[in-house]
This record gives sequence, structure tokens and C-alpha cells, in this order.
Amino acid sequence: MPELPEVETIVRGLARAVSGRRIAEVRVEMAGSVVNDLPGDFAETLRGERIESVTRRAKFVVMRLGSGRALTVHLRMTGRLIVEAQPQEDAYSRLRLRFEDGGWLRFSDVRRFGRVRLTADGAWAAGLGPEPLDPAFTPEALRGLLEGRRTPIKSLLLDQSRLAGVGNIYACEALYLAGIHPKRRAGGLSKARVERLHAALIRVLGRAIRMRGSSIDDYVDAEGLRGGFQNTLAVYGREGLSCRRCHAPIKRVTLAQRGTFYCPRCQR
DNA sequence: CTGAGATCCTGGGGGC
DNA sequence: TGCCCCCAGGATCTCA
Repeated sequence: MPELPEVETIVRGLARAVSGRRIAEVRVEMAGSVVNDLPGDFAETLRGERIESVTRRAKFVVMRLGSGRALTVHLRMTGRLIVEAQPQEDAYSRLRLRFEDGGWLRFSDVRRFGRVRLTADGAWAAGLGPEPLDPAFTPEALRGLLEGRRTPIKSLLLDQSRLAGVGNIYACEALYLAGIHPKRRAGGLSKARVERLHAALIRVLGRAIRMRGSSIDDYVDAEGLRGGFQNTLAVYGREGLSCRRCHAPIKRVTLAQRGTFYCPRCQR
């Protein structure tokens, strides 16, 4: 479900809502959804901790705890983190936290791919490529990532160990914006094309964050609000519809087992 | 190391 | 209505 802009939106909401609050009660409602890297029981270990900060790394939500430990969440496809005054009925609820001064945080996940992990230092969110919105991510940095790679550029953009945070929607959208065909070999892109892709990634991610993410199916942020970027998508989910720029019908192919949308005229 | 494919799950939508 | 198949915002593991 969520990619960088959605996770960023959730994190901003969570940072406002739960920073500085102490966990009074932990309810594990599906054991398989939580992982404990620390000795002892998950709920016991987490209870009493204060959430110091909430930040994002790639698609991970990282909550730093008072002890220095970290509670890290990956939402995968259908995970949600919802802040609420009272615990809501939810058949897909996996974990609930109650705060000392009232209010709850609920982790819910229909497809059960998501994970909440308690670690000594948040190391779960490691081994990732650079953040595309970090100033250190320059066109030259992107060129370095692509160099010598024979894989299609779309596949490389989805590889979190190369570039962190981009998922299927924004990979498709960025390639459209840059006018690059998703199947082009990553290492074969000209310098000018790499520069266009770099600019497109930053523009599309920034715009999506400003619109609070894309709610294509059921994504909502920590406050339960839908995003707005789905209305602006140029290619993702628009198979057969006309390109907003040239009016050619948008095509869909499968690449690395993922639906891939592009304009056959604008993207070469 | 690289790249391709299967796999983990559940639910929604379309075709018949 | 019901059934079957395909599809889904992700990452990880195995295999060649």
C-alpha cells in the first residue's frame, strides 16, 4: 500500500499525535505481526516505554523509545497505523497500544504482510539505498547507482537496497515524467536522461507528499484521512485511458511481476 | 553478484 | 447469486 509519500504523511501525523507519550498497555492481537529482537515478552518489554520521536527511513516508520530502543513498523501492502481516542472494532487489528494519558494507536493489516519490530537500536531499517529527497541524492549519485546495471530501470527503482522509498506507483509516475520507457536498461541511460529521471523522482515524490499521498484503494493516514495524489496520476492504473500529454492510450505490461503503466508515445 | 521467479496473505472486481 | 480467475501500493528467499 504505502510508499515514501504515504509513509511520510503517516509519520508526520504520528509525530504530532504520539511523540512524548508513554505506553500504558500493549495488546498483541496477532502474534505473527510482531517481532521481538529483544529478550523477554514483546508486550512486557514495550509497556512503560515513552515514544520519543517518530521518523521515516525508506518505507519504515521508526519510533524511538525512551530506553534508546526502537519500535519499527513496515506496512507492506495493506498495513495501517491509526491514532484514535477509543479502540475501534477492527477484524484486522494486529496490535494496539494504549497511552498513559489516554488514546490509542492501532496497527491493522488485512493481508498480514506488515510487521512491527522491537529492536535495540532500529537496525531493522538498514541496508537501504539513499533517500531520494536527501540533498546528498544528486544526479551524479543516481548515475552511480545505475552504472553497469543491465536490469530494467523500473526494476532498479523498486530495489530498496539501491534507492529507498520508491514503490510501484511512483516508479511508474517518475518514469513517465522523465519520458523514459520502463524497460530501458538502467545502465544504458544517457546523462541527460538520468538527470531528467532524478528531477522527476524528486518532483513526483514532493508533490505526492504535499497532497498527502495516494489513496487508490484504502490507504489512509494516521488520522484516517485519505490522500489526494490518486487524482493526479498520469499513468498508474490508467491502462487504456488517454495520455494527458499526447492522448495516446496508456499501456500496461508486467515487469518484475508488477503492473507497469506507461505512455508508449511519451516514453521511449 | 545479478536477475528472475515463487512466496507470504486476504479481499475486491470482472467474466461467465 | 455464485464461482473462478486475476489483480493488488512490498520484500525476501531460492535458484540458475
